[in-house]
Amino acid sequence: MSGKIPGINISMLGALAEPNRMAIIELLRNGPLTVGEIANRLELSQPHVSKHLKVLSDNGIVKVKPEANRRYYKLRSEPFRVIEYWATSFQKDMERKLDNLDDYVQELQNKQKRNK
Amino acid sequence: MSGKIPGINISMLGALAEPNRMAIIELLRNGPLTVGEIANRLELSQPHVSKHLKVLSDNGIVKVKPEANRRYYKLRSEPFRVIEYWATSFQKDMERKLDNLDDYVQELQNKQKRNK
DNA sequence: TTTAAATATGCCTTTACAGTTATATTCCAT
DNA sequence: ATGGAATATAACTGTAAAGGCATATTTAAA
Repeated sequence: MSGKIPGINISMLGALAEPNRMAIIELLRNGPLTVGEIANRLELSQPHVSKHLKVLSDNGIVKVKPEANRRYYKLRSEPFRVIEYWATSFQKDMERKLDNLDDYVQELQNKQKRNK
Repeated sequence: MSGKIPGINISMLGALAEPNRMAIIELLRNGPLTVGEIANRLELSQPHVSKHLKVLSDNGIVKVKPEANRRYYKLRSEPFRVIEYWATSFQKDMERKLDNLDDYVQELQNKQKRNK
């Protein structure tokens, strides 16, 4: 129960695949930060940062903790677990293929024969 | 020696963050395929597939094996190792933070005091 | 109860990229 | 040599998303 590992999500990957958002994530690695602090450190405009944070939030990469006037943004761990699992399973599949064949060239040769 | 693990590459993530390209990658999980085979199975036009393969190739996600007329595309394993390492290191950092603090709320309170 | 700070959001412009069509290139078979 | 299959690529179009600017909203402080 609860062992559900959701497949990797394309829009989540897209959320990570943007330089400023990646910079935000790297910043948040050291702990939660407010919008203003992020904007200062990355020298981005406040609305700009807010928008990127919205994308990250919509994709479950960060969560918000309102504290009076400010809003602390913090990384969620689940997306990273999902990504790790995904990448690992790929490598497993690729290793398995290597075990099953002497060489992938051999498979190519088989295909070639079949199509003669 | 040789233990160099290159940092994660944003444009590589971008290459993965597109539905058709992800579909191509999932196809290639079962072994190398030609452009035409990919186009058939995914019901995409040939130029369309060629372009996506170029993006994947430029980002080191696939490699090509010319075989006469055809070109077999195959997954490379390195990108997946890099991604896994990246995701793992993130989780380690996040766990470490949890160890260092009773709760991240406490940290917020500290910050609040500092700014009084 | 004003004032100022922190943040979110809407509108706008520009750029990047997915997807289509047409064509060039390469290789095999006849 | 010629024709056809497989692939790459160039030119083009449409759309989505980044980034900037102005403004609305919320909350603390004076």
